[in-house]
Amino acid sequence: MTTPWVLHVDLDQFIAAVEVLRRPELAGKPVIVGGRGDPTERAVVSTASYEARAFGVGSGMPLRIAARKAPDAIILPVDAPAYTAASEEVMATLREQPGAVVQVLGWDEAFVGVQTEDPEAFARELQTAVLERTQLHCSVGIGDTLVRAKNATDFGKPRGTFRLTADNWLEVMGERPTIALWGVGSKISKRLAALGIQTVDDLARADPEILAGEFGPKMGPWYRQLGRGDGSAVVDDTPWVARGHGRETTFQQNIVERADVEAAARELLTQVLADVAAEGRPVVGVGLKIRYAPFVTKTLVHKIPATFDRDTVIAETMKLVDRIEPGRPLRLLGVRAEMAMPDDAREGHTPMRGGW
DNA sequence: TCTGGGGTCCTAGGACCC
DNA sequence: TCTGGGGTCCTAGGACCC
Repeated sequence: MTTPWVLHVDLDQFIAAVEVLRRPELAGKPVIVGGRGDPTERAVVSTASYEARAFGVGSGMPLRIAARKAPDAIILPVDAPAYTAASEEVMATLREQPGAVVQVLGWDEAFVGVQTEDPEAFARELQTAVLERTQLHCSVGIGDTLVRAKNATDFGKPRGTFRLTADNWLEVMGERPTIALWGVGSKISKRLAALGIQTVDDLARADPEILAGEFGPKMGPWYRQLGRGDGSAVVDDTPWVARGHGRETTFQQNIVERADVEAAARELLTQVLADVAAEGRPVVGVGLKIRYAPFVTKTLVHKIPATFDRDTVIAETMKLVDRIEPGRPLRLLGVRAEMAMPDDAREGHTPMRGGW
């Protein structure tokens, strides 16, 4: 007899760790990776090493602020191909483990489904295998659902394991604020607080009708489920298929001139079309993301008849570009193409956002 | 303090049809 | 002349994740 378990594998300070492997002299020093590595530019921190975090630097923080908080930190540019390569090695290692079903969530994390009587032992085997193959350390959350495994990982960091099941979920998580939950961010936690729901325990016991009234028929019940840690325990290894591809840039100086806007749109579109062409699926929609200075975001989208023709996609996108307000300073421009989905593409099995 | 870039999914509201 | 209710499709906006 064996029991199905969900493991959530999360690499410790992944990006910073990959950089330290290439440059061993950085070990033990505050390292910040973000943007082009220039703290005078508009950019944010992708990852900070534990030494940099001690100065209060965290991911998502403007690079400029991070440099002020940790003046002696080494600031490096983001090198996506290097992290992709390291990530692929990690994921390959996970897939090699006997009985493991692997669902990749991002560069540095994955769910692993396995049948075992000793999930901690299996977790340690994973950690050892990943370390031997890649020299990278990871933490492993163990759970009886995806949500519990995911939330367990934090308690295992760094380099450890932690188990969260129906038996200890409320004991461990109950007193924590709702924002600690994966899927509850600052906006939702504030709206929950306005309903008198402060903690995970409050959310687990909340009236489903009230939640549905506030958040809708799908998200309302989903938040309550999150509070209880319930939900799917199925790790799905069917390959992920992108709905679309997009590129965006934040201009270091806001742009205004129509010619500059169009040139920026065309450049982004070239990259998007290259990504789309690599997929071999027709484009069925185009979109624009516009951020007017200082920080007003708009989106424009437009469905189109399925096409492989670049000129059509360009023309349709330019129709949207024509709707950008002339003379209004532009801080960010994004271009996106939606593709037709194959019939056998993976269906999201929870309302969770972000790729699974 | 001042907010990147890659994504996904949900909701509301309007248009349109029967 | 004034008008229901259900369904679907589309766009815009919002929220979240890594």
